[in-house]
Amino acid sequence: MTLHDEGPVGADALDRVTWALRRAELAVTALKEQRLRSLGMAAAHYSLLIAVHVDPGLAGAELARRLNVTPQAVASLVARLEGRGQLERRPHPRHRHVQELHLTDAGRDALRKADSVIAEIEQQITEKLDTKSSSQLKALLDQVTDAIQQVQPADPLNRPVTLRKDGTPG
Amino acid sequence: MTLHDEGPVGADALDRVTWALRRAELAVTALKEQRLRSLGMAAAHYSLLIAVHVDPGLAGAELARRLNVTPQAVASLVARLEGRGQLERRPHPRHRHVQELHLTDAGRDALRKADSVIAEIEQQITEKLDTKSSSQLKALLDQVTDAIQQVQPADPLNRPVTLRKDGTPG
DNA sequence: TGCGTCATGTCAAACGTTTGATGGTTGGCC
DNA sequence: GGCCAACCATCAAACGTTTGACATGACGCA
Repeated sequence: MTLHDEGPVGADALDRVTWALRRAELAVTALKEQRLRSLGMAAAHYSLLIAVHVDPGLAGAELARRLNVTPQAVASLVARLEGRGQLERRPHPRHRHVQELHLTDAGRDALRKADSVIAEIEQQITEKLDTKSSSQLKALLDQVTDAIQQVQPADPLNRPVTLRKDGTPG
Repeated sequence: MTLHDEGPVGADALDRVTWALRRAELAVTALKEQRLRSLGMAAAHYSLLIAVHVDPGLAGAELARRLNVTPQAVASLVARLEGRGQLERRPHPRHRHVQELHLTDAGRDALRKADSVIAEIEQQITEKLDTKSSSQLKALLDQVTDAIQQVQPADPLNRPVTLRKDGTPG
């Protein structure tokens, strides 16, 4: 027990590593979103485009797993990106009603611009920390991720955990 | 320029620190949510309760700033927690239509239980990394947060950045 | 060949959040 | 005292996401 009998909860609760992690991620995400905004792209769009770029021909369901969202959310994003002409859905050669996702030229162009913005942010961060600390940070973060995955393997159905109004597990 | 002229985007994009950060935070959050679920509490509820516990008498708007959400979102959460009898709204002594937020005994109890779950997760992580690496990770994360805040001070109105359908900045 | 299972994609509905706008209150300043 | 800006809280509406359910197609096995 690292806990306390006096107060209900130690005041050190906001000094935890997981809080520092959350704060940092929140700050980074906010900055990305802001910078990406001038390009007319949301962070979610960028994530999707780059995932498709790295693995062309990806299916929507697989994409959903990688982005940690539901297939419907992916469908929604895909529809929008397709409407903008940045993404393309092709029939899968083998499985008939599976749809392959591919970037269009416009999509590649938008991705390139967006990525340069993201890369700039990355660089600004690795600049503040020196290169050594930066790679060390990444190594530690990966360790955390691995530790979590080890304790709790990722849900293959990728079902986000929610709750009912009354607080009983849904 | 750290970039490449060949491919639209380097394949090293998923090796960035900010991606490692995101993955780690996602994993931690998912685990928290899952563990908290058996207690009938969502992570957002826990965050709100602990914030009110640390600073009793907090106003909704201030709380919204700290949690990085809109006042309406806070109001929604507060209404639910108040409905469960874990949170209490009192009139502000000075400002009339400002509402002070306070924990009830039931709220303190729920918070205590929830925090032990969170503390356990924290401990599992700091166990995998040794204590030294753990405090080092926290220090690096704080550095990242500071670096971001330095580049882009937090929006005092705390307005999340969004986008219109057509991609033009909203 | 026929059956059962699994995975993908899509639809309708509910939920939570953000957005935009409004009314009410406080405090500073002329 | 009176005016104006800033802040808090709240309402209605729009948006995005999750949930639950369903139909379709592919594969393994008897």
